Amino acid sequence: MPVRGDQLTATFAALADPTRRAILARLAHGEATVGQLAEPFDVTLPAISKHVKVLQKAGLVEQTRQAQWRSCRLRPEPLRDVVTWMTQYREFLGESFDRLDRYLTDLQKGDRP
Amino acid sequence: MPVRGDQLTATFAALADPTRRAILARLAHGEATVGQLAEPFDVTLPAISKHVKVLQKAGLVEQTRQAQWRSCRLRPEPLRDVVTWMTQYREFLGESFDRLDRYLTDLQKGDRP
DNA sequence: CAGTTAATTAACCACTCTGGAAAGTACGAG
DNA sequence: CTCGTACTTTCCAGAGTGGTTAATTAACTG
Repeated sequence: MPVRGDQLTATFAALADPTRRAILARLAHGEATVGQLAEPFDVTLPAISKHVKVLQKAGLVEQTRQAQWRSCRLRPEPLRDVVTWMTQYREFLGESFDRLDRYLTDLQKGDRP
Repeated sequence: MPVRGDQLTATFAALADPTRRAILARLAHGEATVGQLAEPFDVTLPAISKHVKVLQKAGLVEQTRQAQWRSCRLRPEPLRDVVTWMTQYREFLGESFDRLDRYLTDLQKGDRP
């Protein structure tokens, strides 16, 4: 019954690729066409197209069509599912801070990464 | 800037498997041998052994040897790296991320050793 | 010593994933 | 309708994954 579990698997699998994470980072700054997403990378357009498809199936990216361009936009839900999944390790993560606590504290003071 | 790009890839790849996530959930409750980890699953011991090896390479699990038993323990660092990586999507995630963020920050303020 | 237990390694099989090249699709312009 | 643009899909090779069984290593036990 947990279709949600499969969703998590698809999300983690999608994130387990540096090119796809870079695509997501690019989309965090705004929408982009597949061609624009491909520019920074040293791979062919079909390869990027396939990466986008993987991200789409994981629900991380939404594609809207206008003329012959496909505009890609980041969807937050799967990342929220990851956060939800991680909450079961909250206490464990809290046991021994060294880096994250400082990072998050700096974030609260107003610094941006 | 990524903490350890390859490390993050290995972590996400390790998490992209339901059996391995179940092993982690089991280890969140305490140490266990490979045999104990294998019990709930309908797969052979070698299969679990390989899963543990993947988790080890991702730094999520530490194995200590005592006699003929290998005791497995959860390591928090890679999960913290995931949280750190996710902070770049803070604005997309909104409340759900802020809740985890706040929890970790509050924990730091309250748990002064 | 041989035997048992715990776990890994080896060998193998069936997929799946990622890449490139090439062909196909869809739309707008002329 | 034809051409160019912007992808997507198909096909293929090579690498990797997840599972099996069988063999191997390692440590304790009688």
